Amino acid sequence: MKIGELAKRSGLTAHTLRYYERIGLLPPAARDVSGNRDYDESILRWIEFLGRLKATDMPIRNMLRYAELRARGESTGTERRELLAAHRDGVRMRIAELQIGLQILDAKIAAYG
Amino acid sequence: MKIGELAKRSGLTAHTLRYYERIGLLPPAARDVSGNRDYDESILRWIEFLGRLKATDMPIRNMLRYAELRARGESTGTERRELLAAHRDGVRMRIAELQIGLQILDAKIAAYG
DNA sequence: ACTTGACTTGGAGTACGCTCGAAGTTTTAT
DNA sequence: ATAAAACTTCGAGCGTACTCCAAGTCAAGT
Repeated sequence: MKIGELAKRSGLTAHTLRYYERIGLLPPAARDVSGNRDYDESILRWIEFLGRLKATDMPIRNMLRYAELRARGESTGTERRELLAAHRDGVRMRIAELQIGLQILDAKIAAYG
Repeated sequence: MKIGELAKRSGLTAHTLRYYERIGLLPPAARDVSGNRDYDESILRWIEFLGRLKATDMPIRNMLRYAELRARGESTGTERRELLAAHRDGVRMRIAELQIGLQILDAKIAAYG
């Protein structure tokens, strides 16, 4: 799969895919005979997971830490779990904060009505 | 109250308070005899509300729209309510998205354990 | 054969929301 | 009286996460 197709299937642009590779979020892509990036299906699962981390506001530098641990192999499991657990706790707090905001908005909107 | 005290009491820096005034989020401050900003207590409630909008990820340009409507007076009530209602809907969707992310994180973390 | 489109790299530019520095004046405390 | 702290404006700089352009190569379709 070339970068254009991966772009379509992943929902990212080719620009962004190259950017992610450049900064280390994606592993260096294999190349075909003419030097174009040639992706394996499996990259889609990784991109999807990155998308989840992003959707929950994990900053790129932390995704990068996770990506590096992942690249280092099995032995980094504990660290990875800890990283995700810390992130999860942050997400929980963020949800709580948004719920408070929601209540205040509801009250304010009601006051206008 | 001068800007330093307002900074302390609002949790924003003096720099940020001036920045907010510059872009129109805060009304032009009254000045004392020597030209320094002289704030009224009431500004704190407005800043707090702005903080809530910010905490729920409203972009500054929308806060600005709200601030402008507010400055135009009573007749803009309906528009303001609509703006807040649209924002509230966005917050609801964001919470839902984060909750999905949370489930996925929980599953992933469990898989590490 | 030729046009169109996809790909390559490197680097510059963008949007958001601050954040800070410079240079100068005024206020406050000792 | 003097030194330190707080205020002023204007404009530049920063961190994050892209986003895009230039200039060139390569591939596929008619």
